Amino acid sequence: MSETHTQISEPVADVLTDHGVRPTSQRETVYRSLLERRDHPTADEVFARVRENAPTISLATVYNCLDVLVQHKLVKAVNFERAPTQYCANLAPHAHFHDEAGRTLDIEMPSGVINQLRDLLPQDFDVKHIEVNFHGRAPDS
Amino acid sequence: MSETHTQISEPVADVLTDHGVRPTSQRETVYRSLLERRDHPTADEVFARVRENAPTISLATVYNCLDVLVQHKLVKAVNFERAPTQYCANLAPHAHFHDEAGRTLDIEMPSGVINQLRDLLPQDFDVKHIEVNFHGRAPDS
DNA sequence: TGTTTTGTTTAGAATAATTCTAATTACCAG
DNA sequence: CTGGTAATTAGAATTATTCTAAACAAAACA
Repeated sequence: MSETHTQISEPVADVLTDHGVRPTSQRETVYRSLLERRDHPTADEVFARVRENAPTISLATVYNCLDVLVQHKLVKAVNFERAPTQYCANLAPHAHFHDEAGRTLDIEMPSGVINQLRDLLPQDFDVKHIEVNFHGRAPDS
Repeated sequence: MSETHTQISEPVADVLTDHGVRPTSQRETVYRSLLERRDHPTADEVFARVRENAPTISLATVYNCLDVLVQHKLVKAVNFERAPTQYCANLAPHAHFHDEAGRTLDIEMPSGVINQLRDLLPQDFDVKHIEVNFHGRAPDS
């Protein structure tokens, strides 16, 4: 039993439990890594980061954990063009701006705009999810 | 020289030329297939359709042609989740609704809504492209 | 407390979409 | 015609992701 996987910090574990996710050390580590750095890492990048704390974790587990977190709405999956899926722990409704340099930025989206988008559809459409992606060139950060 | 590739119909060829695309028979065949059936086929589906008229065309060429058409703005590429890229010849600004059954529908998007989205970004952002995807359940077609 | 069942993790193989490579073919310019 | 550039081709390679089967851990039950 490796020490890196056994230590469970209460708050994050509780968040997982509250969302119906069994708080394994791997899920915690993955979730924590997304909370710590609010960029938009790919599964591979999460894998690399998480390995520092949990050197025995596997890539498949990172994918599993990310999937579970997304399914339970603790994390958002961001897809853009043919790029690998990126993950983000920002739960507020927001759009994404994808820089030509590869950066991904969160763009706040007020509920008024979201409602307007929803209103483009007939009433009898059941909308589960709205995704807004901008693509272009952002000024230097 | 195969007969299926040599016959060039004027109108479509002219459209290609006007957009700066050298009108090869393969490009024409691919473009024509998208104009004929206004659904949202994947590259593989285009390949299957196009093979009926042009049995010697290769999948790589279909990808090449689609890329060229997208680059020259004759065709839109639609990406959703981890699904294969879909292509559509509808050039009017529109969003896409992705049914849970796998259907993809065009949703008209008035310029007012597009401008509102654009206004979510600071002025100094140079927006090349805005993508809006809905996901959910549509009533039976 | 042991045992069984269920859920999770793991490593590696498999898959699927796409891109790359190198060779051939088509087209245009001189 | 001839040479050069662009396009096409078949197949190999790549990449992200999913699958598989075995090992493990944790909860439920006897």
